Amino acid sequence: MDQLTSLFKVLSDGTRLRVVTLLYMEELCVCELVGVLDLPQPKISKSLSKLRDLNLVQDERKEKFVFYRLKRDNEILNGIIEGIMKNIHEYPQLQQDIGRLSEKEKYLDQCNPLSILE
Amino acid sequence: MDQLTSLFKVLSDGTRLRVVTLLYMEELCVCELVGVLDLPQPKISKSLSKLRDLNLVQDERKEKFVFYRLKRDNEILNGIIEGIMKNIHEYPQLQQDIGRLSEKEKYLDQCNPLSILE
DNA sequence: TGTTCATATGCACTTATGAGTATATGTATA
DNA sequence: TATACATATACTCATAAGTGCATATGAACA
Repeated sequence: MDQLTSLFKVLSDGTRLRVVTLLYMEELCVCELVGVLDLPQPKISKSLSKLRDLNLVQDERKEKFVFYRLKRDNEILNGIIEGIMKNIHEYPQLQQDIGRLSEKEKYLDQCNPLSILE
Repeated sequence: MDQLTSLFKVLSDGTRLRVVTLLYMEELCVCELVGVLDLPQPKISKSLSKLRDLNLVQDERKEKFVFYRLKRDNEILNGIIEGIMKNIHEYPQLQQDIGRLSEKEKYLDQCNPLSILE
């Protein structure tokens, strides 16, 4: 039962739920998530860390970036996300996040926002 | 999205998850839940209160007792519980709770444990 | 090998949450 | 209408969890 309550606890945070939703769509690196969600990098990293603790995501380094993808072996989680997707229009924030996925290339190149200032 | 995170938060507590699981099986009054789950009455009442806040349960007084039943209009919650039930053997605590439902009559009559001492 | 940069972690602070106990509420019944 | 009893709420305490910021880590590359 602890597996269940831990799963629900990790999903009970808005940021983590947004991250999970995006990773359900496609594999993404940290800076893409930071860009798409427009949130501080440590916040994203901590969210990913908790998801990793529960073995819900898998990370893989590719050159400079660490990519995360959602593991698909948790039936309960799969069901939940499918339920969300089926009625995604009820969750404008999540829907908008998914929409912004199309701009993700924008963030891979300009991962460090300071580089824009130079 | 807050509706989702609130739902997950309320399910992230073991007691509340046990209560929800039992109410999914059948309508129950507070003292039956106390008896079957063998937990302090205020703890059960508080769990029910949070579930009521989210409109997940409905209460109805019948004579001396207040009965709670699970509302079935939350698709996400329905999906979650069905997912749990499908693999109930993975959650021995919940399975055992359901098993103890057959003894629930024992608790309706002896709702107040002090009466046993007299 | 030193520097850059993407990512992770640590820390201080504030707020949220659960546990346990005591007590309040309110209905039913004597 | 007074009492009993089922249920709800209040209060205190300890702990957990999220936030923001600073800094550490560690791989890539010059």
